[in-house]
Amino acid sequence: MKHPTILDVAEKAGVSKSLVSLVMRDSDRVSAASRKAVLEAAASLGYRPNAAARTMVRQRSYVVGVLVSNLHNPFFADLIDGIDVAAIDAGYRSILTTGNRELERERLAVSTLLEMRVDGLILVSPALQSDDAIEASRSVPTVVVGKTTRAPTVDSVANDDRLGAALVVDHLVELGHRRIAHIDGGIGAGSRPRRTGYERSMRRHGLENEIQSVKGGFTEEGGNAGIRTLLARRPRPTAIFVANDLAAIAVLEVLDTEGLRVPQDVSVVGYDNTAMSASHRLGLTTVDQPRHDMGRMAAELVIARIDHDRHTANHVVLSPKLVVRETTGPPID
Amino acid sequence: MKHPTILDVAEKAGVSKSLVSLVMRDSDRVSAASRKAVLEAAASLGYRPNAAARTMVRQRSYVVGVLVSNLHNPFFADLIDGIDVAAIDAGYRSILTTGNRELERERLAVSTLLEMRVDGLILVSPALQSDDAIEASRSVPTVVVGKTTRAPTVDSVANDDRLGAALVVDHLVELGHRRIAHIDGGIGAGSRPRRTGYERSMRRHGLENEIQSVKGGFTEEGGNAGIRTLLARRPRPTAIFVANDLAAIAVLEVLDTEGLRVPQDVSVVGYDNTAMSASHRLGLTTVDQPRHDMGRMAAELVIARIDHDRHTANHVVLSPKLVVRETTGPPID
DNA sequence: AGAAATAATTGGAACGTTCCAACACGCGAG
DNA sequence: CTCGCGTGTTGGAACGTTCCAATTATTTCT
Repeated sequence: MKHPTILDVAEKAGVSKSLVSLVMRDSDRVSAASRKAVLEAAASLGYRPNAAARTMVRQRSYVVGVLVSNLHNPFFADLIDGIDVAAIDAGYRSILTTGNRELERERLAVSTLLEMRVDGLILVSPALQSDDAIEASRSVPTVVVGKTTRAPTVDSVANDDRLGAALVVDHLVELGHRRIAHIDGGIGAGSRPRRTGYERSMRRHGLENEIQSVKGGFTEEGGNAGIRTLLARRPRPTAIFVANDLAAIAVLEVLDTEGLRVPQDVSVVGYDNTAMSASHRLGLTTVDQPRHDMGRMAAELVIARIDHDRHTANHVVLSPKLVVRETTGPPID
Repeated sequence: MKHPTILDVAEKAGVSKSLVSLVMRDSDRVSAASRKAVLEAAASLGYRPNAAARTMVRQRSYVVGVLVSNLHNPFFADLIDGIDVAAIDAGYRSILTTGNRELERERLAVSTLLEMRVDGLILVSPALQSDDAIEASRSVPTVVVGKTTRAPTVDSVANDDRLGAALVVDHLVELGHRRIAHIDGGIGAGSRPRRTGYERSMRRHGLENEIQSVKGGFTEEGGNAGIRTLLARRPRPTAIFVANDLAAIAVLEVLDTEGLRVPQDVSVVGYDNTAMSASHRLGLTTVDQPRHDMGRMAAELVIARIDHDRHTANHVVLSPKLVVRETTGPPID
């Protein structure tokens, strides 16, 4: 249970600690014989380098820390995978912490990462305010994913929510809809631009009088609340653009219980293209974000900042794509 | 960008490094005046303790490391939350790594944690063989979640899959089914006991001749493959017990496309009670595992082993509960 | 063969903390 | 006035690595 050290290995192999260190980092200036001896000794003792000690002397951990706001949203899995892959490619490792959407726990999670001296920090759709991100960025390169920020010390990666919203409105208008409502994402990351994108696009189509944004949220409850509000109104909208898939699915359920057919009576669109939305039973029309790429970009940005310390902020905006499925169709008036 | 150390704080506050250390760990034997001076100095410098250095000298990191096999399955979110909460309660922190179901990456992820000198290791439904778990448990207390293991050095937390399967069969038999088939989980954690639980239970009901287990998997593809096999057979089963919800949902879709009504033509049952299965549109009958508790238990086990090193293995088995929804009903023969 | 160059190996210092034994100070008791 | 005691405070050693300059062993060249 007690971890062997480099000195134990050195003794067993009959060489100096320095040589063991050299072998561990596989330097090319050790003789084949010594290398073999060291490797054997290490294996027989079950030696594992101590990252804490290494971090101390190198003043670098070669770890990027990732804070994930919400593991429940399947949206993040691919994103994290993208981060992980890019990190490994660049010779880094990634570790995650989560705050389960609670502010204090998120703060604690960031502290944990910072105290461990991660070389870079990636905040994935944090509930944390951007002040906290800026604060963190003073001690380590930081990038925020899913939220744009104007801070000059923090990079960001996000999809173009305004464009995504426009794609949705264009699609619905093309089908012949005019009374297109929006259930927003509340305070969550990306909610604002999706709403303004919707409103702007409606105006562009000359539908400023049909604009109807109601309060929702990025959760099932949010979708629920939003659709209840809308169903109470007359005339009813013929199409609804919901802030994300999770909420959109809740909307579909309510419509179902209320006996409204989709898309004949109402068309519904989500956002995120989660695996669920692709399900044949749901067939939700939605907007796809390049999740994996977003993760990869985030890791690359943070690592670039670590490796050659850049001092201007980088804000990457990726383009979303509309995915048309069965929940949208022409209105029947 | 350069991290201030305890010495910087000491100098600024006009005291010794030892005193700063005392304040940081808030000892009660420092005068109010010194405490204030130190705290102010620390705040103004933006000092953060260096966990690597602390870990070195204390020979303890107060961190438990968690390997998550698959972030895509929403099942794990609550589990991880349970771990995190319990860890914090006990004065520890938790960090995650993931291997995205790939063996080599899982191994790397475990190495990362071990090198960081986590005090305990939790493997959540790992793809890794139990050899790897045993290997890890030689250097640090280890618990496996979602899989039972017979290794004496590794603790485990799992639900009683056999019982869960029995509940399903009992329910279906009570509804009047006899031709009950099973699509298994392939090589995944928990697959075996669910299958044997099903078979045993069928025998208990005198239905040994109706036993039909086909190969599947814990994924959508698995469910797909399984149901295709079953649909080709005659007479068709009137009820199908699928290894988990993810696969069960895929099964529902295929049945839908094939024009078979659920539950009139076929009843379907899943396992896990993921949020998706509760959805009104799906209404999947399934088996609930106490996810949050399982996470909490796992953390408590590992921390108990750290704090007073126990040397007998602990295997916790929690009871699952049947959740009846709309995908099961009496057979119509 | 001897010098020079190259290859392989080495010990000590440093990284930022905690722990421990020792010290300084003031105060009440003898 | 000295002793002992409790309360705050202190410096040095230690943790397990990497880095560097120094040392030794080996090869190459003339």
